[in-house]
Amino acid sequence: MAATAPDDLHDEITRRLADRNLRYTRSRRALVEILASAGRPLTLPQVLDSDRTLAQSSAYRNLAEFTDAGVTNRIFIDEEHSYFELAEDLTSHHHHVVCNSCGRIDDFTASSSLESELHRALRTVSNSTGFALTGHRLDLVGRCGNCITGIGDSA
Amino acid sequence: MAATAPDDLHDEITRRLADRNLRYTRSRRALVEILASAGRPLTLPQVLDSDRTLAQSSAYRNLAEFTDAGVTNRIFIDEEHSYFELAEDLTSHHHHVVCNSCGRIDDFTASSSLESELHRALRTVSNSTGFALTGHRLDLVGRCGNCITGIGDSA
DNA sequence: CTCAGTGCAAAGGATTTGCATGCCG
DNA sequence: CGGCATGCAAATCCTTTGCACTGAG
Repeated sequence: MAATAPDDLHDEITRRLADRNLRYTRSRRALVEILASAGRPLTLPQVLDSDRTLAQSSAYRNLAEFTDAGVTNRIFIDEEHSYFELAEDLTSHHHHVVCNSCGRIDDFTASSSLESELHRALRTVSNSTGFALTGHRLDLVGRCGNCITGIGDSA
Repeated sequence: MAATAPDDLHDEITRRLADRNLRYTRSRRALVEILASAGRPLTLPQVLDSDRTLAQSSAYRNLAEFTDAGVTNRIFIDEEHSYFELAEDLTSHHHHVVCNSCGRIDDFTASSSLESELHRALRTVSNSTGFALTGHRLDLVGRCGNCITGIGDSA
């Protein structure tokens, strides 16, 4: 699911951080490992739960630096938390499936026909409004299997 | 741009509020008028700027009640604020154009071919994951005409 | 040594809530 | 009168920031 092989991933991140005089330290690498192995966007609490040695403020600070350096994206879906994921050019272009009930977000990849139709349509809107398009976001919203069968909600 | 005629709009809202023992008061009507005439999602400060007689806490409270009653939607796009708009079934299905520079959000309607392709693709994802789809969200992200020509940012 | 990184505690800021008062039916 | 609505002020909660300390080169 990654466009970048594991080793290249760390090399590339090292490079992007170095460009900004940032070091790829143990805790920063831990953040990357957590996000990479999750394969879906995580909230800060979820990140911290994955590695109890991480300090909250440093995690927030590092994720902010990552986002500036193009290593991660920050996503706003609900009021509770923001979500963090590896930057798309380190993984691959994808969209999100959002469960309204438990808040879980998963990745999904759209068919290439949908993507090309999307691009075509978006370019049209862009042209007619003088808008310089840099990207798009597509979310599927509903209720996940767990929440349906559980007749309730749980993470 | 509205699927509901102005008068019907207020009637329908009155009904939805009445179902929850809520009154359609002057300030609530003012909120609706502001959102309806904006034709795009607004932040709370933008709403308050449109009518200085509105109290912040009441506006937040009423928009929360509106959202529960299916009269408005609340949208999360950036860290600064949430955005509010009339519920889609009171206007019409649409998507958003988001300017990264000034934060402005505008509505746009996708072509019916794109929408049907979207639906088809989303249904496929839904089927393969046991996810009960209730809606989708599509945002165009970039830089708006104003911010481009202004070589800077402004609201 | 120098400068970036870390973590604790405090601050910040959008949003929510408590509470006393106002108003409609 | 009874119950919803309102607005001020205080409280919340996620996130950011200040600061002193640690660590890598």
